[in-house]
Amino acid sequence: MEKGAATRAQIVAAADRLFYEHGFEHTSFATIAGALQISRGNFYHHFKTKDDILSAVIEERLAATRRMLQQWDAEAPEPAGRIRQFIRIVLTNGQDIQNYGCPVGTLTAELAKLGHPCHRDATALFTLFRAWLREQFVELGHQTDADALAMHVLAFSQGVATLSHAFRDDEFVHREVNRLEAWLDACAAGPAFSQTADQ
Amino acid sequence: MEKGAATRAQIVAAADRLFYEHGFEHTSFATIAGALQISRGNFYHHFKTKDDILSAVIEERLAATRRMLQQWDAEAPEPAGRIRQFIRIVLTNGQDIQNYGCPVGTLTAELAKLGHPCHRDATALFTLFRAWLREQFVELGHQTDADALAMHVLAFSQGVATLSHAFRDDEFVHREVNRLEAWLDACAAGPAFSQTADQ
DNA sequence: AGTACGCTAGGACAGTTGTCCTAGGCCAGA
DNA sequence: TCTGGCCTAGGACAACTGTCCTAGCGTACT
Repeated sequence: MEKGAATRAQIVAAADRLFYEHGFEHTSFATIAGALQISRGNFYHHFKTKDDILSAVIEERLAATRRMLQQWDAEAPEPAGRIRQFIRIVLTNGQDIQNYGCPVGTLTAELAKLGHPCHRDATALFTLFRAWLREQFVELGHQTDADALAMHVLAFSQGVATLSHAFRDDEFVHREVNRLEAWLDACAAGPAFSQTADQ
Repeated sequence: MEKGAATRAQIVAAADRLFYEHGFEHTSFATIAGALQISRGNFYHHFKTKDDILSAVIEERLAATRRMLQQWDAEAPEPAGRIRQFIRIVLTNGQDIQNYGCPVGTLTAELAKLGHPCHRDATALFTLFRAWLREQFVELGHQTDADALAMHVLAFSQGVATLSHAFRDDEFVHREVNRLEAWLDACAAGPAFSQTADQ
């Protein structure tokens, strides 16, 4: 049982990475099996279908995201600092994003195109960030437009990730991060000012 | 020859749409053939490989994009008005973007994950918009930071498209369009002001 | 009227996919 | 030492993929 759970976790970890790097559909059982040097038929004991692996991967990503957000809550005492950590993800994970794009955005887009039932679960990853960002903006004093501001930050990260992936331009990413951090400073200065700060 | 060119164009048009709606890899010869009610073996006469179809689709998209940009040049006399038309794409093609995302962004991302040789050609679609936007900003008087501003507008469109696709939120799209149009107005007011306008 | 050729339909082909079965290896408990 | 059950390897299976071949249709030109 101990060993079984370990290989199961290995399968999920390998699938997670391969789905990210090469896409869900393009990643076959054979690819995962080859990466782990495990028999192809062995999968059936741990996962009945490929979709089951995808579900497990998404669940793991949800859990990992929750852990990360909790850590941010613990590390940064103020909401502005927390939002800043999110903004800087495109720098922190810069290499991966340049090579493979945003793991959330690309997976959601792919599953939507496939008409895959797990699409909803993948969108929940977005919702996790959205709700967390909204909370931070509420704490910042933006009760009324907290969700709109959260969506704006989310859109920033998606836009930057997509173009960073397409053009592999480090300077661009830094420029946009600086821009949004300045915008965030204006936001933090007060709700009244923020209405015009971003225009 | 006349008829041959017509069916060839039909194949490209159907493939273009299907690649957009369901992705390149997920779209098979059988799918395209079924959509056109054409024999599967018939493809070989027009395209040697599936990649050839993809190349033709990208070429067609490049040509269509060039036509659209030329039309914008003709329609709007001032650069600010032209940039505005680009910004409003996310409204003009709002329904498609909500359902399938940005045709450029999603194709580029997919081909990158597949390690497909046509990835460079797909990126050229981005470059087309980038260069055109840059020209407009130069005409607006932003010689030094024209490319940075072009990339900013491009990032906006990708971010909005991705989230519009994920959440299907019309209000969000309108909000972000208004926000960037206000930013554009500040940009058009003069290069000196634009440095702080977006902060 | 005859012929050459662009165009099409249908199917063959090998390779790969996800799914599933079965036989055997391993290790804990009796 | 024997036994039961978790775990694994290897392969079978039908369905599907992209690729390719061949026979026949239709239509323009001689």
